[in-house]
Amino acid sequence: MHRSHTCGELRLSHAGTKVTLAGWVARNRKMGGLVFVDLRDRYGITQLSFNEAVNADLMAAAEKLGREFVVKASGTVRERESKNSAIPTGEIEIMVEQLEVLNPAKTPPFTIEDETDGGDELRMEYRYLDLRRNPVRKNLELRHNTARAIRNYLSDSGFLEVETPVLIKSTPEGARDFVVPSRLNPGSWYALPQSPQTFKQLLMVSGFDKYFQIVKCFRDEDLRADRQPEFTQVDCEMSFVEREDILQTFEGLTRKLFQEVLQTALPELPRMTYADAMRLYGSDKPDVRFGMQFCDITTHAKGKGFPVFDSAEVVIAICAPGAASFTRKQLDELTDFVKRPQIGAKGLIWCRVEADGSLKSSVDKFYGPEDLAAWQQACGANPGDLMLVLAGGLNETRKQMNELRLEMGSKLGLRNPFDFKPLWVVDFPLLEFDADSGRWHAMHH
RNA sequence: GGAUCGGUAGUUCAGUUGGUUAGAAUGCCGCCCUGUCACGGCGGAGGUCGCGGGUUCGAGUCCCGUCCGUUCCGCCA
Repeated sequence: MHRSHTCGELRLSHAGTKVTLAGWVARNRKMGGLVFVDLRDRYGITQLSFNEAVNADLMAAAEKLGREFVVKASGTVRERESKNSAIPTGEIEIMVEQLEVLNPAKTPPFTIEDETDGGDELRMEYRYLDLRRNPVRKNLELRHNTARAIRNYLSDSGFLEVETPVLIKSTPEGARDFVVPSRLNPGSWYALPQSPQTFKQLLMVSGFDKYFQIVKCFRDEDLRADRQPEFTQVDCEMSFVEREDILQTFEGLTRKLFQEVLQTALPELPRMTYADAMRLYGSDKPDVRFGMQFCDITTHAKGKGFPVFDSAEVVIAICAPGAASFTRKQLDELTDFVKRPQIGAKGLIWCRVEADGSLKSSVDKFYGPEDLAAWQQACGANPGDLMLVLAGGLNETRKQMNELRLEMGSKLGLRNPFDFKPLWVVDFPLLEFDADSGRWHAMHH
């Protein structure tokens, strides 16, 4: 072995021990007759120490170590004169007696730090450098821990893990297939699976009543920020079960995963019908970490002579707590937000509940105090709150208000990524109407 | 396929109405520094402003084209 310990494990209790470490030079600090080198590996950082008064040649060699040099250092663990409480190895350092450069390195094009200065493209070009960064390493560890927890849970629950073929015959699933030319049959192609759907059905028919697989899927469609042509999914199937069995099995998996991987105890998952999700949040995957549920104020808004509302199928409001302080500029920005082509609203109506309880709206011309009070009551708005109103066709308005609600949630800091509130959305319809083709299609879920 | 924003030092970015020698931070190099840990101090090097064409006395800046990338739509679920 080239090393006796990793760069993450030495502590004060090792003081006096002769050790050999190997790793990458993260940083090199010279201070007069002293040189400190931070040596990094997957497990952590350990400080190497050199002293001109002890060994001038060795210090001169250490001084020349550049970032990302791969080195092997032997020496004695000792207590630091000034300690660093920020890292686990901060109480000790290695007084180096032997130093070997295993491989020098060119200066990296970006910094190997948690907050790197490199852009995406550059980091991908030098992937082997990017992979040395803590956040990237932690992502891989997260995947590993997740996959292991899934395997353990499903295996313990009687599921059989089965690998299925990757070079397969094309099956119609909607997306474009990735294809691989066949050498033995010129002019013919294999397809890569969009999902192991047909194989899992084969397994069910064959009596493998509980199957799972952590499997790559391939879909030859254009990318999005959160969508790649190649991705991994947990594929799973059960025979002779009904809905409650499936909910129990995967609720158990979800809670186990959060507990084991993130040390987060989830309560029993709440359930919401698809109809409620669409009515209250305008989305089949509602973010329930914050309120601002939709309020249907159609009956209060129509028939007062405001053409936009009078001609609308539905008038929906949300109440943003504490947002009455939004400036005119901020309200204009929200209007621009909902009018973007991706969202497609025609405009945005707002109504403030002032601190003294009076109401001020962008449609005061059409709605008197008692009309707006009806809105306020329907929304449960309190002084200091801001009501935002969209109107139009039912489906479009829900979709637009969903976007606005999420935007407001973000603006008000109500969407902490480490706040987890999963839920079941149940009772999905089997079919949905597609306006473009004028036909009913299977739901895409 | 469409729309959008971007491309300036190794890197991340700024660059005003078109006007002298294109700046900052960080990184890099040199010198100083015996307890640093984002060490510090002083100095230095580093640019075909993506590419091609045009307008102009003059283009990083305006126009056209093109390449590369971002985000969104289409697409996918």
